[in-house]
Amino acid sequence: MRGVTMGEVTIQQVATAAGVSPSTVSNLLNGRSHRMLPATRQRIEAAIDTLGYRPNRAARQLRTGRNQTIGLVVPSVGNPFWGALARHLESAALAEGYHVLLCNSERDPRREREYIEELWADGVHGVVLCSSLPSLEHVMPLVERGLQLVAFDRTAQAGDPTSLVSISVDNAIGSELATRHLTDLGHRRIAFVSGALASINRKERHRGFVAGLEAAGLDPATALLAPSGSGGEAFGDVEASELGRAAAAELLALDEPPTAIVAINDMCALGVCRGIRDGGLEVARDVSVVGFDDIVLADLYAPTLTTVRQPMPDMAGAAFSLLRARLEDSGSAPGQSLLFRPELVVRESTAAPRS
Amino acid sequence: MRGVTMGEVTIQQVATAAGVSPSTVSNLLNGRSHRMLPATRQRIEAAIDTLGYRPNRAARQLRTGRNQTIGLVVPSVGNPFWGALARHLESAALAEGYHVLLCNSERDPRREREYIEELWADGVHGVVLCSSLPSLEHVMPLVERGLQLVAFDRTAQAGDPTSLVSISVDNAIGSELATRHLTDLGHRRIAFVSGALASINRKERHRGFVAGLEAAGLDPATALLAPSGSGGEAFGDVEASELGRAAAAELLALDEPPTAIVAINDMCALGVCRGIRDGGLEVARDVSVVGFDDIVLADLYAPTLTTVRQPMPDMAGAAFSLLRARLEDSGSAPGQSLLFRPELVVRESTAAPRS
DNA sequence: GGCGTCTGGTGCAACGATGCACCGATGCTA
DNA sequence: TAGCATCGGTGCATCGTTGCACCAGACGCC
Repeated sequence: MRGVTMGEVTIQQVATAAGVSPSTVSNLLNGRSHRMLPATRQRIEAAIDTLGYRPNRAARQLRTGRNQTIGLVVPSVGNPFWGALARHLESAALAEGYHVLLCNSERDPRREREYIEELWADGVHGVVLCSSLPSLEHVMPLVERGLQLVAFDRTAQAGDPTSLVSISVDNAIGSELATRHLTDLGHRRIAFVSGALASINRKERHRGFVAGLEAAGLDPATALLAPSGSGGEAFGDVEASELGRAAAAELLALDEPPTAIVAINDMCALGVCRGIRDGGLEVARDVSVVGFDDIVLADLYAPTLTTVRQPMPDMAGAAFSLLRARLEDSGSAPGQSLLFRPELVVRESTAAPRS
Repeated sequence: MRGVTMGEVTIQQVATAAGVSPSTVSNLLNGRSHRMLPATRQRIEAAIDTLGYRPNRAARQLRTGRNQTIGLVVPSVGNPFWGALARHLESAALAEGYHVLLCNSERDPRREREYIEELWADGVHGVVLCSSLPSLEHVMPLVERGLQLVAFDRTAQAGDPTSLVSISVDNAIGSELATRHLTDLGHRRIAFVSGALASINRKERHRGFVAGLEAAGLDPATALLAPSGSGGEAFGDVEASELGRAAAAELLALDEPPTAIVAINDMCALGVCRGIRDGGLEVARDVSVVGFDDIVLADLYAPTLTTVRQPMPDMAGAAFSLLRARLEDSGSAPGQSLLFRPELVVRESTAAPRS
């Protein structure tokens, strides 16, 4: 059992207690236990146990240059989607004795870059990066120095570093599933609500939307995009719902408003729903809405939200284990991308258009 | 400007470049710059800048035993309320050069304890703890060794360590505000929906509920409590909504169902709303619902949720700065508690009862 | 001119863990 | 019995930073 006192026992004390040298304890601690008699090994283990010894991570890191911490850079954990990622990633990390340093970029590229430099300077060699930027150029110098990067929610791009691991749901397929669901219900005027199509996954989702329309014989050129200024600036996550709300208002004011809306994500979809209600209409009955992500709240909302689910626990688990693998057997593994299959979850926010 | 290479420049190299000894650089770095000529100081600063020097945190921590990292232990960042705390706390920390290690206890006391021990062993001396446990006994040994603890969302208790800082909204007042709002609207049969009243803040909120009833001349003894098994087990955060949903079903099946419901928090309230709709009724028109927390979604929901707001940015900022103060001027400051004033936010989910 | 006092700066021994290079004893082979 | 592995284990320099103890030189004072 662990002793009452703990926290400042050193390897030297353990060595003394077990009647060996610190080197031998270190050997045991670092998987070289075959270099000693079983009896010695047991004595050391007993000493570790009774003293409640825990290796000092700072000392270990100073010596080896490695540590058991990974960085997580997300736009904002205030957003339930990223909150869910943080939760599952941290769980996976904990199971292997790793810790997670949390960084909220607030979608600021400068801040994102500074975070990563800071993490590197802190000795963090592995980072799960949820970047909204299409290019990873700004972190290339660190990658070249050995930083292991897993890009999450972002499909691989031509210019990416070769060692990069990308993890994402197949956004195009997801969006197409959502769109086809609407066309199957009989919708013909369908709008796509998004902020600027600046990030990879927004572009992909838009591509799936277009594909879905085409599959139903609709002309994508006539499809609606909102908000109208969306060629322009990006938007933060917290404001996604605001954006959806405004976009809905804009769309409903049209002469021929859409009968269905595909939103870039669930937060945005919730905003759209709110906007529809603002306009005195009812979701599903008057306008169908599909989201993307399947955050917890999708199933709580009124009406419950039809959406495209990302298998978050699996994705987070994969992110961690791929990162860890690269961290531990240093470097050799090549880059790869993992595209998870999205799943359409049909709930109450979609229905056939009113005749 | 910072050099292209960075990450492995040492204090020794800076010293050489500036023509001084490492000690002098260290003196500058640690606020002893008055012990040198202004000219020397400038030479060192220039060297730091051109070399892109960053102190090695591991070495620094090994030497001083301190570091610039705080721990955040929350039930689950998957819950938007904790997500918001994590976000704001991390922001405040970043501004002062601190990092945040994220820990999800999943409301498991064992895990909570292990996390804190782990953090301590890692050299983390300050932790913001969001514990659901009424007693902090399990972390007392570490506190005695110097761990600085800020309890968040938990009011101070008699048995708490004297050095403890507690930060919370005034739960009793908040709940009373919510309840009085309902009685002011004319409600007489009001239910309280919560999991087991195991944690401090649940008890407090219940107390406020009772006080609100009494203020309106109602007999608290006749008030409804749901779910009926709520003397029993605790519940996780993710399941709060499930609990609300089930509780609503149970309440509506009564011979004389309540006309209004006070939920223990927003997630639970959303579940209650869902349960009301399950039963074919309409929130506000048939049953009023008040939540607690004012998470982002409260204002997006349909109907928008009347709730009690916790001033999260202020609370998170206070949590960080109190923790930091204690971390930096070691130990002398006594414990204190900070009770933030909650604010009732009236939205659509509450209305006068139907005659 | 001897003594004390600043000023501006340096020397050095830690902090705790690591792992390479080494070592004495024993066993095996020729 | 010389020659050489193998086994079980140890010595020691090292990682980068810190801050106490110290020091040489300039200055002031009686």
